[in-house]
Amino acid sequence: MTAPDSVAPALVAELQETLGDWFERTARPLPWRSPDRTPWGVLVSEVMSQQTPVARVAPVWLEWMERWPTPAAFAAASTADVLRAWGRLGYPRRALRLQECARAVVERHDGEVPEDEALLLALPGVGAYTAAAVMAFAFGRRSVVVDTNVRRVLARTLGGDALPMPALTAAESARAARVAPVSDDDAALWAASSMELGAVVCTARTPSCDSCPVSHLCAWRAAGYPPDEHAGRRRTQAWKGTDRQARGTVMGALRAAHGPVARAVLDDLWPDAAQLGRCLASLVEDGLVEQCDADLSGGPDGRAPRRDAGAAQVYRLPA
DNA sequence: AAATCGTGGCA
DNA sequence: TTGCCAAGATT
Repeated sequence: MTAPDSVAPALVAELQETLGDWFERTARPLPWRSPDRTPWGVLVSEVMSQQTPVARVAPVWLEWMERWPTPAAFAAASTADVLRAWGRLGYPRRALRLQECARAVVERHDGEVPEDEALLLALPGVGAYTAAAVMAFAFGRRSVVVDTNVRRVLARTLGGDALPMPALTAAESARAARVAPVSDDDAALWAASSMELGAVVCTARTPSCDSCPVSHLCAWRAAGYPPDEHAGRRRTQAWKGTDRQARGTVMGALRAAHGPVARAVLDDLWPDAAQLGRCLASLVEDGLVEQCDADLSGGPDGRAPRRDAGAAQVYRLPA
């Protein structure tokens, strides 16, 4: 158990006030920040933004909320429609979980997003970050929001480090909890403003320290911008030839097809047949893909579609 | 608890 | 050009 770092309360208070003022002056007009936002809209925006840049999320979110304004409306959508609307946001399992989440909200909470962090956490696809974010941004309630932006801002301003560790540590969580304001309003504003700073100014690659409202308070700057201590320990995401790329290729083809796609077509898109087969199986297992029979009618007598070894394998987005 | 899961923009 | 990284969750 490591000793908690000591940060002067006056410094923290000045950080909070300066960033809060800065946020209220300069916050980006993201659509889910509009005054007529709903808790469900906020939740949707948070799930879409998990590991996806908000600039890419915004247009999808607008179309999404117009089409499915409430949990009940979204709960009734077909999986294929959901996955096509999700488009190229990435990690399509999030779209599936979001629909499970909507159905859980309908069943457990009468169609209303609960104003309770533990109940939010219990929803599919909602983890510690998203539950805290919904509490703060949808309800204006106190929570400890720790995303990649907040982690970086705290690591620099308070820790004097270039970047946080690859994975969230207990010490970081403790620090974040310690600096979160007590009142609902102040905590919600702190969450929004510390995230915004990390997203817009205190960025990972080339931070804009010249235009940073709290550069005069920043420990990393005061220390002369020491380089990342654990540089090189960050594993780079492999991509080419991976299952992820194969799965993405399949999903892209099925989204574009608006109908069943034969295995032979997919074989043309991916050179390794064995890998493709494994990925198709995993996609079916995940509920992202459905295997159907080449003869969609199932025959004039309504008999069950055949799926014997010799039949052509055909895939589509789940109905 | 380390691995897995998409996609695209940018330096 | 290519590695880095983006409002994480799940198992």
